[in-house]
Amino acid sequence: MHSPELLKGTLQTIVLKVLKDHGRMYGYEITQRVKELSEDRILLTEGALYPTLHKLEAEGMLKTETVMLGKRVRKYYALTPEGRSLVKERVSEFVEFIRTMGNVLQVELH
Amino acid sequence: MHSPELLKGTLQTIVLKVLKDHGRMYGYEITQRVKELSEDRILLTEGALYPTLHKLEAEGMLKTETVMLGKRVRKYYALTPEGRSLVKERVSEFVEFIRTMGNVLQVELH
DNA sequence: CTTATATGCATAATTCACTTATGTATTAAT
DNA sequence: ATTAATACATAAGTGAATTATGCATATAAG
Repeated sequence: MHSPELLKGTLQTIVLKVLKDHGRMYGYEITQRVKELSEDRILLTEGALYPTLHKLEAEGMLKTETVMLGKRVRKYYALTPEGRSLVKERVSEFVEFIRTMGNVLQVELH
Repeated sequence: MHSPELLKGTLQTIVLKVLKDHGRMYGYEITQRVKELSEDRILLTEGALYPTLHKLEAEGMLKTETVMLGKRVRKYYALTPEGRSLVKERVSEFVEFIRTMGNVLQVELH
């Protein structure tokens, strides 16, 4: 990603929305999905992703299910009803932010 | 502003673009212009604005002119040629970021 | 066959752009 | 007279991120 500064504050929004669109997912899968959707421009780091997932779980926005794959562990995350509300909030907040920035920067976005 | 986290990394872009569109401006004037353009949603704090202006000046992106208004000081900032290049870069970087986020979040931005 | 890469989770240490707090000073309004 | 607005500046503190580290299995390459 060119300018990682811009990404700040968007991590929760990204994780929540991807989970909403894709259903249950595990951490590594989320990083790969975001990489794919962003055409390699957004590479989530583990140091940011896992603490965010844990925090959202602690707040009751996500529920987890741990699955053993042979000897490997995989932890699936899915939205709770409260999480589903939060996604809507976060996404519209982001859209609102973009609209405001469009006005300030006087640029057409699409 | 609702979520100040999203604003991170946009300060330089905002300052540079507003200066490009308006010509020479002083610090306080920039805060007021941004407040106006954003309909009170983006309120630049002095603790962030002045260090940013100083940094951009030190990097040769801005040139200054200090004017005395009776006993008051006013410091005008204007883009240098290098600053003019930087604005284009920063703005297209932001537009690119928005496009990417639109793909990841699967939202239409106007 | 052993080495690198990919998969998979987790957390501690560090960074750095920002907010908050503080300071100085003039002018206009109530 | 006191408050709010104008106008600049910088130091201290915060917090979400990056970087670094650790553990462990699976697979491809050489």
